[in-house]
Amino acid sequence: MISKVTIHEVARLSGVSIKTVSRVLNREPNVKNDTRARVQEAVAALNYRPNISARSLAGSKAYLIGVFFDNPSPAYVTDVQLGAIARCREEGYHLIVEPLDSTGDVAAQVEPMLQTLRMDGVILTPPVCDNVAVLDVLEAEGVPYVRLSPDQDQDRSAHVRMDDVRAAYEMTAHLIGLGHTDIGFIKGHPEHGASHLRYEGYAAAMKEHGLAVREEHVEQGWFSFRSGFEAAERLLDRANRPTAIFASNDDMALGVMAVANRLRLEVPQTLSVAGFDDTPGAKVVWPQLTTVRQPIQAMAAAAADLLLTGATRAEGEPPPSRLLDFELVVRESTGPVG
Amino acid sequence: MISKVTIHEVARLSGVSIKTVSRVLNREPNVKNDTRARVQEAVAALNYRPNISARSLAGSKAYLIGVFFDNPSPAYVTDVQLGAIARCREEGYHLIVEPLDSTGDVAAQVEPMLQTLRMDGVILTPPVCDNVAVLDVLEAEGVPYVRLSPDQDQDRSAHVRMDDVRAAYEMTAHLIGLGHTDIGFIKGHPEHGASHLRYEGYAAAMKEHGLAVREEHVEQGWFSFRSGFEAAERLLDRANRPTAIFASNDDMALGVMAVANRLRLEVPQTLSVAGFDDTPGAKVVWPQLTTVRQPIQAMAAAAADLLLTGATRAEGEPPPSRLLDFELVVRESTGPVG
DNA sequence: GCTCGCCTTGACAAGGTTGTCATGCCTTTA
DNA sequence: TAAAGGCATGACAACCTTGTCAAGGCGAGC
Repeated sequence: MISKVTIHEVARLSGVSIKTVSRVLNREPNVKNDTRARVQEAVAALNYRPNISARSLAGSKAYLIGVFFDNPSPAYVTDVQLGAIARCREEGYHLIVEPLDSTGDVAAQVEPMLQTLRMDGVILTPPVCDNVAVLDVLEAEGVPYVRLSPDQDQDRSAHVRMDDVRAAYEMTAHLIGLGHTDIGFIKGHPEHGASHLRYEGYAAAMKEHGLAVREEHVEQGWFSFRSGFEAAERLLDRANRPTAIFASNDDMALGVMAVANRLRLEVPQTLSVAGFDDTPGAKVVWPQLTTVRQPIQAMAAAAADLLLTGATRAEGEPPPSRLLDFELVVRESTGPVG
Repeated sequence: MISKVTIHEVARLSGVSIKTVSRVLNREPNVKNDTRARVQEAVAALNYRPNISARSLAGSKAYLIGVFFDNPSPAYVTDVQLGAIARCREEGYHLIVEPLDSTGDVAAQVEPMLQTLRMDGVILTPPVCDNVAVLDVLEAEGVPYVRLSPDQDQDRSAHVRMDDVRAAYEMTAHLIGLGHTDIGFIKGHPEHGASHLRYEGYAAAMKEHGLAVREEHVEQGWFSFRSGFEAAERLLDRANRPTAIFASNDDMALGVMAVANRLRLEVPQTLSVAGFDDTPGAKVVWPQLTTVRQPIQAMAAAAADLLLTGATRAEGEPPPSRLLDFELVVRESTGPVG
C-alpha cells in the first residue's frame, strides 16, 4: 500500500470538511453523534492514519516522548522503555531513545535533539536526571520533563521515585525476623543518593529493634560486583562475622555469594545474603537471591503519565510527583539464623 | 529559547533564498563555495536546526529509524540501540523503539506505526526478525528493513549476522588446545537457528581434531539457566564425566557453574566451563566465564548503515548482507585439563 | 415574532521544509 | 560570432494537518 490515504479522502467519503474529520480524530467536542460515527466509519473503511509529521507541523504536539539515559544497567533501561511505551501507546505517542554520553558535553548533545524533534516531553533516568546542565537545557527549550529517582534537588521538577528508606528498613526487618542480630551492611556508591537512603533504612530498622549497628559490620562498596566481593572478604574473614549480609544492590550481593562459596559458607544455612534491585543476575545464582524489586516499569509508566496528562506545578507548590511501592522478593538466599 | 529559528531567517541573514539554504543543509551539489560558506555561517550564528516534521512532510525522508524487538535479553536490546544510534547520529537520524508483543497480533501492532510515522527503515532483532507476518507488513508498506541474525529465509531481505559456526568451532578448539578430549556440549533451544549452528561448529572442531563426539556428552538445553543446570547434573553425575563443558549460551553455562559448585568441582581445575554471548552475568560469577562475544553494537551499526546508505538488492542477486567477526573472550573458567 | 446565544460546521491560512521548474549567467563548441 | 549546454539560484507549489474565525441553524427567553 504505497498510496497514502489523507484526511481529504476521509472527508470526501464521509461528506464533511477536513476540519470535522480532524475534530473527530482529536476527540474534540461539538460534533454531532451521527457525524462522528460517519467519519469513524470512513476512517475504518479507508484504513486511514493521520500523518504524524503533518500533525506536529500544524499543531503543537509532536507525539514524541524522549527517553534520555546513560545508564550502565541494560535491564533498567529496557524496563523504563517498556513501562513508558505502555502508557504512551494509549495516547498514540512514540518513544525516541537517546543514549547520552556523560563523559562528554551532554548539554551540547541534548540541545540539537530538542530543537529538531520538538518532543512533547522527556523522561530522565539516573544518572542523567541529576545532570544540571541537561535540566538547564530542557528548561531553556521549554520541554517538560520528568525525572526517575532523582538524587538531588527533587523540588526542581516533576519526578517519580520509590521509597528506598522503607524498602531497606523492611529488608532489614525481614532478616531480624529470621533471628539475625549481627547483620552486616555494604553501602553503595557514596555519590548515589540511594546509597544513603538505603543505609538509613537499615540503620533505622536495627535501632528500632534494639540492635546496635556495629561499625565493623558496615563496609563501603561501590555498587560493583568486585566491590561487593572485597567488602565481603573483609566482613567474613574475622572471628565474629555477621550471620547475614545486606548489600545495597544485587551486584554486590552476588560478590558476597561468591566469597561465601569460596569460604565454603553455606547460604543461607551459615550466611544469609540479601540484595537490592532484583536484577536479572539475582535469579541466575544458586541459591537465588532475596532482594527488593523496584517497580521500574510502573515508575516509567507513571512518568509518562505525568507528561501526557500535562500535570503542571501549581504556584508555590512542590512539583507533581509519584511515590511507588517496592516489593520484597524473598527467595532462597535468606533463612533462619543457623 | 522558545522562539524557533526557521530557514527563512537563515536565508535572510545570508542573503540567499530558502531553497539555497536547503541545498546547503542537504549537501546538494551546485552551490558555489562561498555561498555555501556564507550559509553555514548564518546557520551557526543563529544556531538554526531544521524542523524535522517539516522536513519529513515536504520531503521523502522522516529521519526516523525504527527498532522493533521482543527480546527477552535487555543487554542485547540496549546494545542494539547503542550501535544503531551511533551510526544514525552521523546522519541526523533518530531512533524509535517499538517493543512488540509476540503473543498478540504483531502485524496489527506494526501496521499503524508504519503508516503514521513513515519511518525510513526498520531494524529487526530476533525473534521478531523471523516473524513472517511482520516482514509481510513491512514489505506491503514499502518500508526497508534489515534483520539481525535471522534464522530463516535469509535471502528474503538484507541482514547482518555473525559466524556462529566458526565461533563455536574456535571455542571448541580452545578447549582442545588446553588438553581436553572429553568435552561436553549443551545444545540451545531447538527452534533457534543459532543452536544448530553452534552445535555444528562444536562437532566440526571435534572431528577435525580427531576426537569423537560422544553421544552421552551432548545434552539438550533450552537456553535457560535452569535447563543448563539440569543438563549439567546429567553430564556430571556419572563416572566418566567430561573435563570441560561448552554450553551454547552463558545462562546455561552459569547453570553448569552452579552445579559444579554444588558438587565441589573446582572450576577450572577439575572442570572447564565455556559459554556463548558474553552476557553481563558472565562477569558476575566467580570465576569469570570464558565465552564468545557477539559484536552486537557493531552488528546494529552495520544494520543502520545498510539502511542509511540505501543498499538495495540487485536483480537476481542475494540481498545485501554483512558478516561480522566474533571475539573469543578467554577468562578464568577454562584452563588446562587437570 | 424577535433577539440572543449555543452548537455544529466549513473556508482558509499557517506551520517549515523540499521538489519542480524557470531564469539568467558563464563557458564551451561549432 | 552564434548556439548549446552546464551551473547557480530563486519563485512557487506541495506536503497534510491543526488553528482561527466566520457563518448558518436552532432553541430559549422575552
